[in-house]
Amino acid sequence: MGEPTKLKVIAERLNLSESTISRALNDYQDISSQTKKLVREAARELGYEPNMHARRLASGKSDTIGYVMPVQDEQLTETFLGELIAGLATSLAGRSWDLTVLAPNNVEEEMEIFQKVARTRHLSGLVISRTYSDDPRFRILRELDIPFVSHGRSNDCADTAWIDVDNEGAFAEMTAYLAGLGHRHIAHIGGPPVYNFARQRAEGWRRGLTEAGLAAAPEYGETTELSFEGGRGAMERLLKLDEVPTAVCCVSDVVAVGAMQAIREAGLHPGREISVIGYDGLDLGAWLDPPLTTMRQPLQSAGRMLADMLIKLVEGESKPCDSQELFRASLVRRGTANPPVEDWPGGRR
Amino acid sequence: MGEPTKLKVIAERLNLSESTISRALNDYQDISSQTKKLVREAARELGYEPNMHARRLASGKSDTIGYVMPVQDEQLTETFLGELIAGLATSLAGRSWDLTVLAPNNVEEEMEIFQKVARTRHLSGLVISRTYSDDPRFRILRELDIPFVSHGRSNDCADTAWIDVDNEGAFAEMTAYLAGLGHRHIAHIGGPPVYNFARQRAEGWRRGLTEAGLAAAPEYGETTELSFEGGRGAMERLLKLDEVPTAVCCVSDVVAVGAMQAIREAGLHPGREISVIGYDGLDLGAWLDPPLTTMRQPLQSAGRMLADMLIKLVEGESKPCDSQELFRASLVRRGTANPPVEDWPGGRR
DNA sequence: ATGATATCCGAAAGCGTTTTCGGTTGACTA
DNA sequence: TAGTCAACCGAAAACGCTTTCGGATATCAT
Repeated sequence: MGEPTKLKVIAERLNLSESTISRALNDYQDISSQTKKLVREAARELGYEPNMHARRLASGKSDTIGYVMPVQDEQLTETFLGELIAGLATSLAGRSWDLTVLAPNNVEEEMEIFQKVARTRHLSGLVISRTYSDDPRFRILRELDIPFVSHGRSNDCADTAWIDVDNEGAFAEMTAYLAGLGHRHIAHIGGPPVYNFARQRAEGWRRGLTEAGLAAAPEYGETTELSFEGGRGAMERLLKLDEVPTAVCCVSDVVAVGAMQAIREAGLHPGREISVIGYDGLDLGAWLDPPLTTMRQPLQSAGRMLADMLIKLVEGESKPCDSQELFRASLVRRGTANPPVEDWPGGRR
Repeated sequence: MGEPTKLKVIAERLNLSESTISRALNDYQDISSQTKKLVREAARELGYEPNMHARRLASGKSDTIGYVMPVQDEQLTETFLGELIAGLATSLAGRSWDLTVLAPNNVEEEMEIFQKVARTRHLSGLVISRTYSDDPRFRILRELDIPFVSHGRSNDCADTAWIDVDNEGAFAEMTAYLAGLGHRHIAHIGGPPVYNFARQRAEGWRRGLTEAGLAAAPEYGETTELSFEGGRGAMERLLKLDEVPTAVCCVSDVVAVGAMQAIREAGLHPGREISVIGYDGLDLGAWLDPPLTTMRQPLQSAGRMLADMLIKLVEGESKPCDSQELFRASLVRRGTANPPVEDWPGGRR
């Protein structure tokens, strides 16, 4: 192996100057195509790899973006994290950019990271996820003039770059689907409204009800944390209502699985007396008995798209407000959404 | 914001030289504690942050490690990825090291990465995971003299650094537990033996049988891919045997869930006629009905430990062969492992 | 032949640190 | 009082690349 070859040795071998080599490899206009070819060949033969640190110091660019993991929300076991990170990394690698992962344990650490990035510019841009309805990060990153893309919107994202799913549309569709099956008592188990997606999904449910000509009874709008236990607890409350709903839209698959459990514990059957629809399209839903009907959002490509957007932003090829992409989720029909059954013991009148 | 403050401005403000500032901040011995204090204060006031690229160029160190994601194995949805990466990142951040994520899509890309790291040394070390029984990466990384730690062992890891779970011990324990419950026909649904952990777990099952005085019937040793469908298919085969097993040790929770499904589809009940034990300790196992008995390995700390080990290796504070850590998995008793029932329709004689 | 214009390349000044080496100071010993 | 030795700091050379600027050569029209 020995020492890594640097520009100098290529220059000496070809009797050219270092600067010529550098510009040849970087495809400058003022180098003849002939010498470019020569240089490139020599570089390949000698196994030349530029020294990243020297290059970044000299150019002032870092060609690196940071992904801020949602550590604080204790959702590290989410299956989408792996896919997202892999998507980011591969897309970046294609342009020989790097991905570094940041894992702030609390808001203070996150702010320190932002400050540091603003000062040193050792990261050209950031990707953030798990956005809140009122998310101060949008303002701060804008003020610090740090290029960023968010995975999810917020109230304050009109002028920033983001990709997101049409949560409201998805839940409106989900609700319409249930109404189309004949349900007239459709509840919703939502997530903490600090999360923007949770608010949007609740809103979609309301819109779906309205469009179906149904009233949105406030006691049908449950809110809970994003967990199995949360879903179970919320469903238990719904089961105590005078008029038990015949269908439930859940903010996530995990919450839906909890709801299914509560339904079973009440001696009922998910998908028979009470229909359940989840959201996320997790594989695990298909493994249940009955398998969970849900809505799937495109995740595999999200990482790539976030990376592409951010690079364009950093390079100045596009403006934040032009980098906004809304995906649609699609219904995955499995076994837990069926027409309502007429009469069931302990059920409605 | 303006320009980031560099050593020069601190030097001018304190009437000291840049080199003194640098050494003061890096806690060199030949700087008086008095000036050190002065310098540190000034640095704080001016909001000084060292320029990473300059520092790395000058020092020749990169203070960055790379995590090679197991993209090729198409297990990106594994829930452990998020935890592992977060663990790595936080542990590194504590020492102001960086984590960059590599996502090679095939073996060639992985080799290119290794070559590049060997040449440029822009990463001080690597963490690899999903190790194979015969894993060429161990040899190559050793030859290229790249410090690395693996998450999981291989045949060729005697002189390298790794952390792993005692897979064999876990499955021996699991089998002993089932034998202790009275089971005498204990099968195993294993993973592809290219994975070292799969081989170890199968071996543990065999050892457990032997230690319990039971014979390891070859037709009880199923092998399949690490998926729900794989588990279901393997269990279907086991159900066709003349002597259907009364208990099954599964290589993973996901496979176990598949097996449970097959059992149900045969009109039987997991945990009654046929006991099932999984491995991984995934939350989803607890959400099933009945909840899946399983074994849990410590994952939250794995990331931290991998990072700590690798840093010590890079800094030369320890040797690879002294950096080997074996964890124990612990049984999580839930609902699918019970004493065998005496007679069941269509079951054993 | 003269100048004007392109085309291609070299010289050199950075980029912001680290780190070696030597020099200055003062205290302490003989 | 001279010599010795710490203790502390500055000068300067790296680290390997980028990028500006100007200079050389060749080409062309005048």
